[in-house]
Formats: sequence, structure tokens, C-alpha cells
Amino acid sequence: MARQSKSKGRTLTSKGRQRRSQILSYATVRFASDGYHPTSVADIVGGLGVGKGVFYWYFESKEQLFLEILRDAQKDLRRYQRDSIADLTDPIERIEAGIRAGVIWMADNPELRRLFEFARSEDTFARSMKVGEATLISDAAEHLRIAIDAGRIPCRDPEALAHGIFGVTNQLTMAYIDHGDGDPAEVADLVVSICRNGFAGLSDQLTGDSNSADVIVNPAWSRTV
Amino acid sequence: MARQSKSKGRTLTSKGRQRRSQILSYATVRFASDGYHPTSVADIVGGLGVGKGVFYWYFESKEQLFLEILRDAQKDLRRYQRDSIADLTDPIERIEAGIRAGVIWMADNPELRRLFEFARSEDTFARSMKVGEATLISDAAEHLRIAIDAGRIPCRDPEALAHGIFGVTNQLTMAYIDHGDGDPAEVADLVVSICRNGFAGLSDQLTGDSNSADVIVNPAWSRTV
Amino acid sequence: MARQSKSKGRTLTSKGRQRRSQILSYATVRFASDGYHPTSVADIVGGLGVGKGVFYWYFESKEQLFLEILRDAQKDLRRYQRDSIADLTDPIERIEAGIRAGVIWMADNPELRRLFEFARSEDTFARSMKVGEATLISDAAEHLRIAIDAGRIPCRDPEALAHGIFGVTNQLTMAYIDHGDGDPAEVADLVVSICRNGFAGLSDQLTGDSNSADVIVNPAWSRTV
Amino acid sequence: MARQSKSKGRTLTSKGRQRRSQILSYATVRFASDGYHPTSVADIVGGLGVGKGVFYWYFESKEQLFLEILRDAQKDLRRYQRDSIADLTDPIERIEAGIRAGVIWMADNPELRRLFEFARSEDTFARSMKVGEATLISDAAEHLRIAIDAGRIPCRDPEALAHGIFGVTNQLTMAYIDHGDGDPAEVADLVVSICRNGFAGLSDQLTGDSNSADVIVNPAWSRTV
DNA sequence: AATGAATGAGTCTTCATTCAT
DNA sequence: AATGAATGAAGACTCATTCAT
Repeated sequence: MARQSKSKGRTLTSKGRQRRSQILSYATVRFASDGYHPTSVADIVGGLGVGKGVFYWYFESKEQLFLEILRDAQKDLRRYQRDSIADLTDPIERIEAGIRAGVIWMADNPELRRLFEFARSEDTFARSMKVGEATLISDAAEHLRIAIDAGRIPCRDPEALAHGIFGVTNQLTMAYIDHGDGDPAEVADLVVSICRNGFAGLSDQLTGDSNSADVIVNPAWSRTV
Repeated sequence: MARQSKSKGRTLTSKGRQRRSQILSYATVRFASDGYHPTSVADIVGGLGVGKGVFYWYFESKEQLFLEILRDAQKDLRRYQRDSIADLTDPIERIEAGIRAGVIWMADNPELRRLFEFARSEDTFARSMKVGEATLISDAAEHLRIAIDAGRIPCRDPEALAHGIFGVTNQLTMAYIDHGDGDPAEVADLVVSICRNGFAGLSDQLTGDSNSADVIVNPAWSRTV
Repeated sequence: MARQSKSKGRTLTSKGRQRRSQILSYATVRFASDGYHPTSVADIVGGLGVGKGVFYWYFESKEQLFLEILRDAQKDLRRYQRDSIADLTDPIERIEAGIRAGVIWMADNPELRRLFEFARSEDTFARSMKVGEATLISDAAEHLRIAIDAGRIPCRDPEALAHGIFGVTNQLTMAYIDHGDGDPAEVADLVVSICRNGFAGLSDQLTGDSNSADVIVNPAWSRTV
Repeated sequence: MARQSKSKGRTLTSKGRQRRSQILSYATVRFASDGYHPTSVADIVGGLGVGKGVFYWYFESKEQLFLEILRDAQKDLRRYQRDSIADLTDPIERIEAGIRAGVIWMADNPELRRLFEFARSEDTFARSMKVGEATLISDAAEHLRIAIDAGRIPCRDPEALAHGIFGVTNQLTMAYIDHGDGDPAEVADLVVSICRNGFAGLSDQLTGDSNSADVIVNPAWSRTV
């Protein structure tokens, strides 16, 4: 009767599925706060007040559990970004909305951002990470390519740009949200602004209020380069 | 005779100092390739073909060793960036040279970049990382502030810009050097270009060959934003 | 309606009895192929595609199940040997037929032979094995005693001879049937021949075709002994 | 300085080598008395009053330790048999001496005989056993072949005979020495006698004191077969 | 300075068994 | 009769660290 959910090829009841996701989410929190290695299976089941066997009823191993967390998180982030740009047709708007969605998602899921960071640093998980990351990058790159083709932004390697956006998003989210107390929406603005203009490009103030695009950005710059 | 060097409050001979740094660098390699936790002290001494006592003669603990690696690496990166901009006086040039130095250093020390990534993800080491990172960020921010004050780049929060630069450098180095086979100098160019202009700013081609700054970057952009 | 069958003091329906013997025979296969200890109850019920409760509905414990397998197998072997000699009256013929039956049964039940071997090696089961084995041995010894009393074979401790037969049967079955691909009937001939004559006795060829029993077996032998 | 002994590729001091063989022999006893699986590593180190790590300092795993015990035992048995027949030149005498040596060795090492029995019953170890067993069998078969070629015993497959001898030795040793209190030398006589003559051949009394080989062994036999 | 030996708490994982449904 | 859930003791093995020599 119960709907099925894959877990060691087992058939889970609804109570079982509940338990499973309880473990999943509690483990996520612990991994994020203490680190993957320092968090033992005993910590997880202990924190949940259940027997040790429960863990292995639902998961094959600590490693598989972690990989599942990672996969789910990457899927969720991607879905969130997709949903956030679904209604937009203008490529530039889509890019911006995607960036904002990325920041918001990371602000909403600081544990997962941290887990990503760890996962990238260890071979066992790096492989799995690269797949999901590549998807995210190529999603973004695709939008950039469209914008370039449409002559909306200057021609540059869209994949490199996507990486740049990714890097800025990551770093500023960490600095101002995880380690600071920045407002996600404002941080998103900041990220968009930096991604769009770089440090030498138009400042927000300039772009914001001016249609006098003839205010040459920084004549100084072109001379010094 | 031998000059002295502190280690666990011990006085080392020159041979001792050699041993010590041998351990230091071998551990770095192992930590980077296998991860900090998965690398045991036994792995380290075993790989070096020495007894276990050696490790504890020179280091207080595995954790202290790692912290030392981290501190040394951050110091080295900072020194390298300083040296790279020492001869330059123009703030914009200094910023660029700093970015380039960052990319080159990371290309030269991929293990350390990876270690940084891990260290940030675990509380025990995150604290230590933040200090060094903050220094790097504030170094860059200072140069940006000077450039802004001099009217050379548009006014924006210099610290945020510095974070952005940091994020782009990290991400592109990882993508194109650690996980790819990009040429460090070219990647450095790419990073500089993206940091300077963002995705919507001037492309390299435009800035490079043109004095016609009147080529308005992207009129479309201002309309859509 | 259904006839009754005891199991854990329970009354089983015919379907229940079927389940029970299904478990019994599947467990036998697994125990034989993987070993008793390495085979878990989970392996058994998993392989059968049923829930864990089923096992404990029909059996008190893994150990009891194994003991039952052992007992059943020993009973079956004994019954098979009895049936095989039922029609024979000549003591020598009975002995030979018993040997042949032993080889055939073991060829037909290689898993059980293996289980016997394990069971003898572990105290928990050795006790149970000895009882059944003693029965087999004394069955054979009885026939040997009769043959000796009848002057049909030379006087020797019949129990020792029975053990000898048992050992030869076991070893040759294992070597040529379990681990080889010998034909059971031929192996049975071989076992009979070796049991009858030993290595220094008459060869099959000699006994087979000769009524010249005066062909003294090996005069050399008596000299060298 | 210390001589070397392979153990996880480690260099052992003489104290270390002592510890290693202490573990080896204590484990042998425990495995034999309680069974391989029921004996935990904790039991072994506990019984020796040392820390758990000691075990893994000297052995890679419980399984490797067991394999080493097995290998050593097989080697020892073989050496013992070789030494026991070294001075003999007559093939028949060599065979007999080999049988006797086998019985004596097993009487002296009942634990090892038991371990052999278990090892044969589990796939993990069966492979390793077969190698050593095959050597023993082919050693014996070679002597039998020589005796056959010399016309000293009737022509029969020497390998099959060797298996027969092996089976008889095993079974009678177990029955009369391990589970009984037979005198090893007498049991050896018994085994030799059974191996030589089978149940239908000359009894020892007959062969021993008689040159009247004309006492036709068992005229009855040839008639009944 | 350096070695091999030793420790023992702690890791992940398994498993026979019980139980509510 | 049968299921999935749960237990928790126990298993093999690891590892940072200490110590006698």
C-alpha cells in the first residue's frame, strides 16, 4: 500500500519514510556544524534518540547518506533557480534572477553551502560535486550565451563568466550572510552588481539613475591598462 | 653551532629543521590529496619511512601541524602578492598585479588551495582561516579604496569588491587550473578581465584595442535593468 | 482440515509447513555456500523475499534451525543407507551397498556434506554431530561384526574399520565429486575398492577377473613389513 | 640490528617477534577451542592482557592471521612427514612411516587438525587449504607410484590411494585421539593396518606372524563379489 | 633524535532478535 | 501469518598519542 521510496531497496511505510528524512535532515545539520568526519553515526542516532541499527536500516553507509544529501541539495538549488527564472524571458533578466536565486538559496541553506565546500575538498565527494556543479555552470552559461548572441552583453567565454558568477556568489554569501548578518536581498543586489560590472565597471548609482550612458565609465582605466 | 629554531619549545639543529620541514611538506601533500581526516599520522610517518616518535618530536599534534601549514601558506601567499606589486605605484596596476599574483600562487600551490577549502568548512580550522583571509581581503580592499578615492574606479564598497575578486580568483583557478589544464597566465588574464568588467562590462577586445571609449558598452543593458 | 505439524510448539497449516521447509532448504544452501556464521538471518529472509518476522515465526533461532538441518540430514543419510541395503542379506554385500549408498548420498547432497564438516569443527554443533555420527558408525560396525563372526572377513575391531570406511568415503567424495567432476558411481567403486583392499591389497583388476585367489597378493609386502 | 620477520612490512625487534608468535599461538588455541568466528579479536587480546592495537600492529586482520596459522601448520606437517621418512629408502616403508608421522603430528596438534576441518568448510579458507592439501596428497601419491612401478603394491590410481590414506588418518585420529584417549602409536598402527589392507585384507595378526601366505585371505570374499 | 611497542577510546558496521501493526 | 521498524550489544578495525629504550 505504502508508496515506495528507494532506500537500500527496501519498501518503506509512511512512518519509515518520515524517519528516513528525519535522519537525513538531522545529519545535514550535524555535518554542517561539526564537519562530516567529526560527526559520527553514533552522534547522529544519539542525537535522535534512536538505536544504532536504525541508521543502517535506512542508509547503506555514512558515505552514501552524505552523497544523498549532496545530490538532493544540488537538485534543490537547481530547481529553485529554475523556478525563479521561469516567468522571465529576457536573457539578462534571467541571468540576474538566477544570481539572486542562488544567493537567496544559499542564505536559506547555509548548512548546505558549507557541506558543498567540504565536499569539494575531499576526493571521495569531489567527483559527485563536480557533476552537479557542472550542471549549474552550464545552465548559467547557456543564458549568457543567449545574451551574447543577442548582442546584449559583450562577447566573452560564457562558461568562464558563469564560473565567475558562481565564485562571487559563493564568496559574498559566505562573507556577508554565513559569517555576517547581511540581508539576503541586499547581498543579492551586491552580487548582481559586482557580477555585472566588475570593480571597474559602472557603479550601481551610475547605472541606476542615469540614461546618460555617455558618462564614460572610467576613461582613466583604459589609459592605465 | 647550528642556528636555532623553535618547535615544541625545542631547539633544533639544522638537520632537525630539515626533518621538520620535510614532515611539513609531505603532510601538506597527503592532506591535500586524501583529505585532512583520512590522512593519519601513521600515513605521514609511514610515507616518510620514519618512526612514529619523529612526528611527535617535532609537532605537538596533528591539529597543530595542520594549523601551521595553514598559517604558513597564508603568510606565503600574502608575501607573494606583496612582492608582486612592490614595484608598482599606480593603484589600478597594483590591483591587477595582485589578482594575477593570486592566480599564479594558487596555480603553483594547488594543494594549499584545496587545504584552504577544507579548512574553511570545519569549525576547528575556520577560525584560523578567517584571520588570514581577512588580511588578504583588507589588503585588496585598501588598494581599491585608494583607487576609488583617486577617482580611478567608481565608488563601491571596497571590501565587497575585494570579496568578489577573491571569489572569482578561487573559482576560476579551481575550474581551469586544478581541474583543467589552463595556462596560469591566461587564466590570470581571464580573472582580471572578469573582475574588472563583470559580464556586462567591456569585453577585453573592446578595451584592448579601442580608444573609442564612446562605444557605449551596452545600451541594451541600461534599458533592461 | 490441514494436517498439523509442530514448530515452536505451533500448529501449522499445510501452507505453513511449506513455508517452513522452504526456509529450511534455502538456509541449507546458503549455509553451505557461504558458511554458517557468514550467513545472516537477514540473508536468508532477504533471499526468500520475505520479512524478518517469518523466520522467527517458524524457528526459535538461527542455531536451532541449523541443528534441525543437521539432524534431518543425518536422519536422511541413515534412512538412505538402510533402504539401500534392505534387500540384501549377505553381510559383505550389505557393507558394500552401504558404502555405495554413502557415496551416492553425499554426491547428491554436497551442501550437507559441507555442513557436516563445519558442524564438527565448532563445539556448539559438535555435540549434536557426534550422536548422529556414532549411529552411522555403529550401523556399519554391526555389519562388519557380523561378517567377522561369519568368518567372511578377517578379525579386526569393527568400529575402527567403520571409521576407516567413513574417512575414505568422506575424503574421496570431497576430492572427486565436490571439488572434481567424478561420476558418483565410479567414485563409489573406487571407495569400495580402497575400503576393501587398502593400498596393498588386491587391485580391482585382480579381484575382478580372477578366481585364482591363490595369486598371493604381494609377497614383497610381508617381507618388508 | 634486529633480524627481520615479515609482518605488515614492519621491522620487528626480538621482543616484537616474541609478541607476534605469542599472539599466533594463543589465537590458534582459541580458534580451535571456540571456533574461528566465535573467537573475537577482543577475546584474543583480552586473553593475552594486551591492548587491542597490539593485534593490528602485528597482523593485518583476523583473516590474515588465520591464513598464516593455516599455512604454517600445513608447512609444519609436511616438514614433519618429510623428516620422518628421510632415512628410509624402501618405498613401502616410506609410505608407512609417512602415515605414522601424519597420525603422530595430528595427535600432537589436535587444535590444528580441527582448524583444518573448519577451514575446509568455508570458502574464504578452502582455497588456501586446497593448495597445501594437494601438496600432501601428491607427496604421498608419488611414493605410492614408486611402489607400484616397483611391483611392490598392486596397480591402482596412486592419487586415489593417497586420498584414501588421508581420509582414514583424519577420521581415526579424530575418533580415537581427539575425541577418545587412544595412544597415538597404537592408533598409528591401526591406521597403517587399515590403509594397507582395507577391511577385507589380511589382518595384522595374519600378516605379522605368518609366512603362511597360503592362508588365502578371504576366499569367501571373491565369491561374494 | 629516533624507533618500535603499546594503548584504548572510538569508528563504522552487522546481526540475532523482538515487537507493534 | 507476515511485515517493516527498532534495538543494542558486539564485531573488526583505526588512530592520535605516549613511552621505554
